[in-house]
Amino acid sequence: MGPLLTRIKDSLPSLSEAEKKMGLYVLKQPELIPNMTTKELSQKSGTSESSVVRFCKSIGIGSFKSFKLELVKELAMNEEKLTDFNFLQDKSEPYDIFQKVTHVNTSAIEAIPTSLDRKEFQKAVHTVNHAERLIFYGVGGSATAAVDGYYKFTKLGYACTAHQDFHFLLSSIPYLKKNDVIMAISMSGKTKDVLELSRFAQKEGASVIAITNLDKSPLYKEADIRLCTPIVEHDYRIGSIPSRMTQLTIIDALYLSVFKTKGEDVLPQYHEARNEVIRLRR
Amino acid sequence: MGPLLTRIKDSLPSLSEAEKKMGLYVLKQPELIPNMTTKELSQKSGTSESSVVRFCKSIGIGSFKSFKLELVKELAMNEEKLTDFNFLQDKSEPYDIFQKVTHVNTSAIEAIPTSLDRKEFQKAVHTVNHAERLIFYGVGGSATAAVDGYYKFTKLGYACTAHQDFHFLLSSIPYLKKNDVIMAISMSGKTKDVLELSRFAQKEGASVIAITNLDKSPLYKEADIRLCTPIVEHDYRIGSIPSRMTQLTIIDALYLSVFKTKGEDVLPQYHEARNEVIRLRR
DNA sequence: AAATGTATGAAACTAAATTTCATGATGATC
DNA sequence: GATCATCATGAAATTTAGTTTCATACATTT
Repeated sequence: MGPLLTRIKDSLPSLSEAEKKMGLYVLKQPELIPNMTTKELSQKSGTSESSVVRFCKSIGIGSFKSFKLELVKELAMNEEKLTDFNFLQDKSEPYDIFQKVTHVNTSAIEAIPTSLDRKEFQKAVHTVNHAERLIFYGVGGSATAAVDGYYKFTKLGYACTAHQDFHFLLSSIPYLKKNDVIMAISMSGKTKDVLELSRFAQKEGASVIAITNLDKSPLYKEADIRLCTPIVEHDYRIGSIPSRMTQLTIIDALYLSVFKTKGEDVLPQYHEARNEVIRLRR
Repeated sequence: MGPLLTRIKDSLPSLSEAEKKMGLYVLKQPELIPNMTTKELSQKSGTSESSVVRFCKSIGIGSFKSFKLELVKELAMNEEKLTDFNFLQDKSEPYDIFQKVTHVNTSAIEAIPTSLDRKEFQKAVHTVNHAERLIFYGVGGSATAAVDGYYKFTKLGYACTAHQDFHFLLSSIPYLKKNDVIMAISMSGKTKDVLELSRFAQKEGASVIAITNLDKSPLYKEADIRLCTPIVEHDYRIGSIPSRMTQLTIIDALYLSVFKTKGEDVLPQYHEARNEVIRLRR
């Protein structure tokens, strides 16, 4: 905790009731303050606008604006983030919700290192590097990640598929070679279609890379390589939002790593496609 | 020099006279800015208040207030070079790359408040709330966001479409009603198909909500409602990765806000579908 | 030379921060 | 136990700051 927040904490006992409420609120969610107005803040902390201004003066800062600036400065230095997903219960305005989503998403991404195993990730890069075909399969909320991977790896020259239709995919499995890969994406690791497809593919000799939550699900147990997303606190309102961010980030990292190793080989084609995109804009 | 100041320096040539004066002044004395008002700054830099605000928008930040906050943040941590995309040149291990991606993605999400306008966001929530049909359209890297929105808003009971096929979509446009919405997703705001579809839809009376980078692109100018993503430093290797995260986060926030306002109405259907998903897992 | 477009600052407008002020609570003094 | 002083507090008024609009000027094109 930086000097400003520490100062707030230390001065809590000497503050008046309303100011104490303010102080506690600030300490709880300091990163939300800079984008708030006195009115919002007073409502959130259960005080009045005047008390907000008075609070700033009490902790030795002349105005609310300066307080915000100081806070940003402080928060910029210590990059600590909170991880509390409980806040959607209150009656929030659209912009509050937006701020919370921002927060939930960044927290989730930052939590990935706690679940993603380094060696598994390296194995995944290596395997994809030597693959020819990639099949991305995810249903429901995980379809987004599948589409994204499909797009990215196509850009790198892979023969990719990402299709919603289970039977369609099934019929392509027997043609997979030893080096080919199924990217099985499922948060729960229990989705039946994803499991069936993976098993079938393994029987035919392909590798299954799973992007799934870190727990002992069937997909987790059966996959050849496990890229685990952190289990984030769950609330039906938030649903799969943060999970999907973590799936995507893992795919991003995989993509860049493969890009890097393929490196010079794909650059000409990559730029060619890119220039064509720009040309077609006009 | 941090990413923000670098960005200002780099964009100097493309700025107008008044804006250039502003930029030079800011570069000369960046640490003075946060405690200045638009009026002071306009006098010091020999321009007008309006030009100050315009300058902020031109460098991709939605308001003068946000600009100040960003500047403070940057000045506070000029030691760390966080948005440095050159890492892909050195010999990074896969896991390093993963860590950088994590960082790039979280930074991008955290930058959204600098570009997303509060009021526009509220307008978007309101408009979607009163819509019946939603068409999500994005090509290339923006297709991911379109798919994601498609999935999310379908869960809320909207008649949604998200399709890659331009002609297919075209044929559905004439059936749009006054309250219907096109969500036009394009980072550059110049994608031809997206523009054409939006124009056609507007002619037919539907509203266009654009999710696009904050700059003076055609889509930005023509959209009815603009949800702007921040301009993040660009490197062809990273490509659209962080932009797509910001698009998705904006859609997440929109979804949750609409969910919240629809609230109780959709809960039964929502849970019904959800339980069925769980049942089908076994 | 007319027409179109772009840039600009003055002024109107809107939003946010700050101050003032009335009220009610607490506690000290007679 | 009544009276007065003090303090904390939030509602409302005021002031200040930020943003948008609009008319004008200037440049560019046809």
